[in-house]
Amino acid sequence: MSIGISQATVQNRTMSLRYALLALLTAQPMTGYDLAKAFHISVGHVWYAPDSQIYPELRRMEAAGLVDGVALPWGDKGTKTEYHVTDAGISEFVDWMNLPLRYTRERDPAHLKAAYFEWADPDAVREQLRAHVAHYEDQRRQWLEQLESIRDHTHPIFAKRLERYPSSEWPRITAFKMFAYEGLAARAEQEIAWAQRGLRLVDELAGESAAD
Amino acid sequence: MSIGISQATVQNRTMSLRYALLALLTAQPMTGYDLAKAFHISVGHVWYAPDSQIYPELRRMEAAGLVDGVALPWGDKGTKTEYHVTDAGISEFVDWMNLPLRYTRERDPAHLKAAYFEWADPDAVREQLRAHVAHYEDQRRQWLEQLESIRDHTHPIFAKRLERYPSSEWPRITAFKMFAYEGLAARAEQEIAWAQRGLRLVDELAGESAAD
DNA sequence: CTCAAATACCTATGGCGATAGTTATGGACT
DNA sequence: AGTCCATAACTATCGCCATAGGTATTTGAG
Repeated sequence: MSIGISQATVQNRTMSLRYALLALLTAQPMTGYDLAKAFHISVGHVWYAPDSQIYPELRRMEAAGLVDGVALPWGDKGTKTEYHVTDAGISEFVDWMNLPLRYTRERDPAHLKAAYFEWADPDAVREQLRAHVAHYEDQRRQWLEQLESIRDHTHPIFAKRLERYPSSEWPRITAFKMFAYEGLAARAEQEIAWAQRGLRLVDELAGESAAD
Repeated sequence: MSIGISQATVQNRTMSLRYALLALLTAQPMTGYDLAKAFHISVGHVWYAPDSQIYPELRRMEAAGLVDGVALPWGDKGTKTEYHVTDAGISEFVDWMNLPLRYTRERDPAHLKAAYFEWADPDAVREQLRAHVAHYEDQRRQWLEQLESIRDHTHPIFAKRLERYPSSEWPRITAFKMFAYEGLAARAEQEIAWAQRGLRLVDELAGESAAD
C-alpha cells in the first residue's frame, strides 16, 4: 500500500474535464463563467470544453464533494455560484495525477482521409493538405505564444498560480508547463512537415501521370 | 458550380465512421461482422470503432441509401446482412473526400497531465512518461508493420482493393496509403522523443532539488 | 455424438460532447 | 427614460462512442 487510492476509482473514461477543472480551481475559486473563460486562455489549449459541459460537470463534482458551491448575489435577485476546491477535490486530483493514463485508440480523420486520397481530385488533395498546414501553423503559433507568456510569467492565470508557491518552486512548475507546450508545438511542426511532404507527393504523382 | 455537392451536406460532426465504412465497402461487399474484423486489421489503425457502433451505423447508412443490405441465410433459420455500396454511397464518399475537413479542438489527456506534473510524485511522473514511450513504441511498430505489408502488397484487404484497379494505378494508391502511415509513424516518434525529453527533465529537476 | 469453446451476429444503456439556444444584468448612447 | 448591446450565467437536445451484454452457429475434442 504505497499510494493512497480513493474509493472512487471507477473512472469510466478519461474524465479529463473534471481534472482540468480541478486544476484550474487549485489556483483560485471561480464561477462557472470564470472557469469557461479561464479554460479558453489556459487549459483550453490542451483540453477544450464548451460552457455547456462545464456547468453540469461542476454540479456533478459538487455532488461528489470535490468542490463547494457558494451562492453569491448577482444583481438584485439573481445568484451565481462560485466554486471552491475541497480537500477531497485536491486529493482526487493528486490521485489522478499519480495514476497512469489509459490511452485511447487512434482516431484521426486527417490521416483516415489521406489513406484514401486516390479518391479525391489532386486539387482537392492539395487544398486539404494546405489547410492542414494552415491549421497546425495556427496551433503552433498559439502554443508558442503560451510558451512565451509562461516563460516570462506574464500568463495571467499561471502567474496567479505561482503566487501560491514559494519562488524556489517556480522553476520546477514552469519547466513542466513549458515541457507540455513544447511537446504540442513539436507535434504541430511534425504535422506541418507531413502535409508538406504530401504536397510534394501530389506534385510528383501529377508529373508522372502527365508524362504517361 | 465546379463540383457536384450532394444535398445531404449537413454533416454535423466528422462522421468519419460512416466514411471509413464506405471506404472499406468500396473494396468488397461485407457483413457487419466482416467489417468489424476488416476494421481492426486495416482502417482500425487510423480510426477505431467497436462492433456496437458499426451495426447501427450500417442501418442508418442503408436508410440513407448509401448501402444496400442483402439478407443471406446463416445457419438453418438465421440470416445475416451483407452490405453493398450503392452509387449514391460512392458519390457521397467521393464528395467527402473532396471536401475539406473540419478540425476539432485539441483534447489531449497526456499533455494536460504533463502541464500539471508538479502535483505528482517524480516516480509517478517517470512511470507515466515511460508508459507514454511504451505506448507510442507499440503504435510505431504496428504502423511500420502496416507500412511494410502495404509496400509489398501482402496486406489482405489492401491487396483486394488493388485488384479492382489497373496496375498502372497501383503506385499512386500505394503511395497515398504509405504517406498516411508514415505520418502516423513520424508522430509516434515525436511522442517518444517528447516523453524521453520529459524523463531527462525529471532527472534534472531531481538533481537540483537534491543539491539544495 | 454430445458438449464446450470459439466464432459470428447483433442490441441496450448511459455518459460525454457539440450546437444552439435562453434568461438576466450593467452600461452606453440618445 | 428607453432601447441597444455586451457580458454573465445557465439549459436543452441530439448524436457519437464505449462498456457490456445477448443469442445463434460452427468446430473439434473426447
